[in-house]
Amino acid sequence: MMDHSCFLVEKPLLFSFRECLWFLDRDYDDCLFRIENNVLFKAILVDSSVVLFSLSEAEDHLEVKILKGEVSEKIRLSITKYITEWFDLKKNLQPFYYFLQQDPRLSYMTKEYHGLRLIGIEDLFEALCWSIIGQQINLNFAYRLKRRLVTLCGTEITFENQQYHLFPKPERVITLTISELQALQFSKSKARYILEVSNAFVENKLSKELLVNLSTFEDRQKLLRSIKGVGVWTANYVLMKTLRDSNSIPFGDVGLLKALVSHKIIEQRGENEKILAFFSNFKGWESYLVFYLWRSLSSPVFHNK
DNA sequence: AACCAGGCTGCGC
DNA sequence: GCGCAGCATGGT
Repeated sequence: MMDHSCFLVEKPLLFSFRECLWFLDRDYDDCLFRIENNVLFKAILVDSSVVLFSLSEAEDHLEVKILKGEVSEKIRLSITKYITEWFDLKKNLQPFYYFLQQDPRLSYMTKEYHGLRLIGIEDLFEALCWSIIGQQINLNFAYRLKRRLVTLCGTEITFENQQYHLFPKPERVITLTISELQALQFSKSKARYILEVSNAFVENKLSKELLVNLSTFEDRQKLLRSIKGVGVWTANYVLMKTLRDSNSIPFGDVGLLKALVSHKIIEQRGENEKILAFFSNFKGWESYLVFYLWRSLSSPVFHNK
């Protein structure tokens, strides 16, 4: 009898599981997955039932094991779809690497970060909350805030003495009060923004479906920005991570600016024309470029500059 | 103890 | 439309 709880996912060209894991396993404490010995553990929701799976690298494939939850063809397809979107497996990076090679300041990236994919956030509500949490605070603190919110009102399952969390749904978050969020060390305005976003979802003024059905980047950005607390940075971050708009640049991002300075693309923050001119050489790959520049922040290459 | 952190709103021009 | 103050809150 075959073991249906275990199956393979094909790896595309120009893909490195190690590089992708490296990004997920940076020095931050993310509560929404776990990595151990190069194996990634993740719990997701499929049709309102929780599934826990592990993802690791087999010979020339990725190997998925369903550790908890129903095992069926449908579940396998859902997990495959999730992984494909999470790691952006359908994208052909060739044109991007060609662009990188045209710039002597960046060509090293095609080797150093070879096979790194833009790691996404599939859940729009999670992406919005996460980017609001991350506004204007350091990432360590941001991950701590996220963990507190998830621990307070997200679902969790236990497997072999480990807990796996799922990001809460807007219907649950909206039951919180500003002072409850403040108790988690959210600032008052941040708490308000989180509730604004939850409310937009609950009232169906915003959903991934609504957003996907808008045909232009500008319309999607406009819809996101209609929510108080969502500015250019947040909207573009979400469009990059969830909608995978390839030309989305989270303008003003401090990490991005740092990386642009370190690569001598600008001399200091605020040289917006120079930034636009620079990105104009990467049409259709702007978001990937941003992601690779973020990657460079943790790289020795960055610190040597 | 200042200065910074994956910004945003609201105001004045 | 653009620039800038004021804003919260914890880390280093």
